[in-house]
Parts: sequence; C-alpha cells; structure tokens
Amino acid sequence: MQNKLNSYCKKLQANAYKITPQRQLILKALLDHADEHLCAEELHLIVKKEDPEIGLATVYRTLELLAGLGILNKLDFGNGCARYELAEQQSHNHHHLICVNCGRVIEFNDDLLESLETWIEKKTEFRIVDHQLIFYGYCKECRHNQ
Amino acid sequence: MQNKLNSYCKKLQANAYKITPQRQLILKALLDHADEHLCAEELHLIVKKEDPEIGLATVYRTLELLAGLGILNKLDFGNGCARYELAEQQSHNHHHLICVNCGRVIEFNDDLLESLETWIEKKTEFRIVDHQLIFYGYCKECRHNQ
DNA sequence: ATGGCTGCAAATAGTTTGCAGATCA
DNA sequence: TGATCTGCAAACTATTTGCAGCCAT
Repeated sequence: MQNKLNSYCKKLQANAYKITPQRQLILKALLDHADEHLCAEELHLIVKKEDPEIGLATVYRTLELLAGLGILNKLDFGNGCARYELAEQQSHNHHHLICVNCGRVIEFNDDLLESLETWIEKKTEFRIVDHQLIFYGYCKECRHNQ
Repeated sequence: MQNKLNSYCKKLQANAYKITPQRQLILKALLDHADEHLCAEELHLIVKKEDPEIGLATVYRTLELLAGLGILNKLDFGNGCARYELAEQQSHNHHHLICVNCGRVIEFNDDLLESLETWIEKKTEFRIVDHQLIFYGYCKECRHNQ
C-alpha cells in the first residue's frame, strides 16, 4: 500500500513532476479502490471527501498524467466516460466481462490471445503494442434474476 | 447493392418504420462506404452532398435506429466518437487492428475466440452475447516510414 | 389525416483549456 | 525564486432532446 504509493511518487519525481497533496490523494484513492475501474467523476467524489477544494479539472489532468507515465491504464467500456485501473496490478492478458444489464465489470486472465497476436503479426505485418478485449453479456446474478 | 438497400428497407417497413428519402440516402452512403467505419459527422458530410438540407440530428437518429434493428454495428475505437459498419457484411468473428500512428483500421477474421468464449461461459457463468477485440499497434506502412 | 419524421436550436455530458494565483523543489 | 500546479469558469465535442411543421402511408 504505502510502498506502492511511494513508488508512484518516485516515478513522478523521476519525470520532473511535482508531488502535490492533490496527486497523493488521487493515487491513494486509486489504491483504495484498486478493483473498481473508477471514472474521473467517481474519483472526484471520493477525493472531495478528504479535500473539498479539489477540482474536477485537476482529477482529469492527474489521470491523464498517470496514464501517460504508465501507472494507469485508460479503459473504455462504452459508457461514455473513460475509466482507469492501476497498470502494475494487472497482468498483460487480463480482460473484461461487462454485464449489459447491471453494468458490473468482471475480470479474467487468459493467455490464448498471445498466440493469436503472433499469428496476426506474421500474417498482416502489423506490429501489435496493445489490445483490448471486451465481452458483453449477462452476469451470473442477472441471469438468475430473470 | 440495390437489392441490399431493398432488404434494409423491408426491415424498416417490417418494424413499422417509414422509408424516408433521408434514411435511403444514409443507407446508400453506408453501402457506398462499406469498408470505412464512418462516424456520424463523416456520414453527414457525405449525405449533405446529395441533400444539403439534411440535419446532423437526423443522421444520429437514423444510425441509432439502424443499429437497434441490427443493420449496423456500433463500434468504439476510442477516438471519442461512435463508428458504424454494416452488420451483414461482417462475420461474427471479425476484429480490428488500429494503427496508433495513422489511425488506419484493418480488419481480420478469426475463430480462436469462440473456444475462449465457451471456456469463459463455463468458468464464470457469464452469458456472452457479444464481444469486441481491438489490437493497437503500427500498420505495415507506418513501420516502413519510420 | 395523422402519427411518425425532420430540421433547427438549445440542452446535456464528458472532457479540455485559459488564466490568475498558489505552491512545491 | 520560478516553473509547475491548482481551482474556477468558460470553451469544446459528441450526442440527445423539445418542438413546430412536414410528409410517408
């Protein structure tokens, strides 16, 4: 927890960014909700509890900064807003199951895609640097409630 | 071409929707650019050449309607706008390679995902109804030009 | 003729930006 | 001290909606 926060701060300093209380609050909130895929507004609500003065624009700027440094992954689940997750916590091959009924996001890991990637790189001469795989469907709970 | 346009119109009528000149223009434009993944504004520019009076809101409403009928797939490549493709033209398992340099979108087909889907459905009791797989990277041309 | 459809303009939602002042290094 | 960072408000972009009139059926 604390050591992760520390390593993120080190990364900021290493890139000549300053460690401000706002940035620390945002990083702490991300660690506290590491399993949640928060969006900017949700994160803003959380950090405002600690510092009501903090502005939404600062949250947006910080998220963009952290994503640029590779600390965060920026995700798009098609709800019309960007969502974020801590990059280090995740393996490269983790994907998302999104319930189209309740919006719940379930994660799973898999390696099948790796062989698919090498096959594509050979076949199309396209150099893959990242991928996003999303499954839409109905989660266990929603299936039972219907 | 003409027969496809016709079958789309049939589908509209079958669902008690009216066949208006605007809707026909939009469908024709989609057929003319079947390989392009147009967004609403690009489509608007195209149809305005035929009918300068046509409004952007009509384009949005028609795209939503056609996607609802299953005539179009609504895609999200993370450029901040929704893109569309004719659904019938595509196999279920077709995916997109997006060049992060030039933005080019390349399509490819594959069936590996099917076995992945059945595995996930067993493992998580999540009922999958759709999926989206996107690879980000550098296309052949951009690799050569750099 | 009538209910759906259209164009327009205004509203909305998420995000970005300009700027004056505050603050970290 | 000085550049970076912040909060606020305004700007922006993609999309949606309300409404008065139009037009397929």
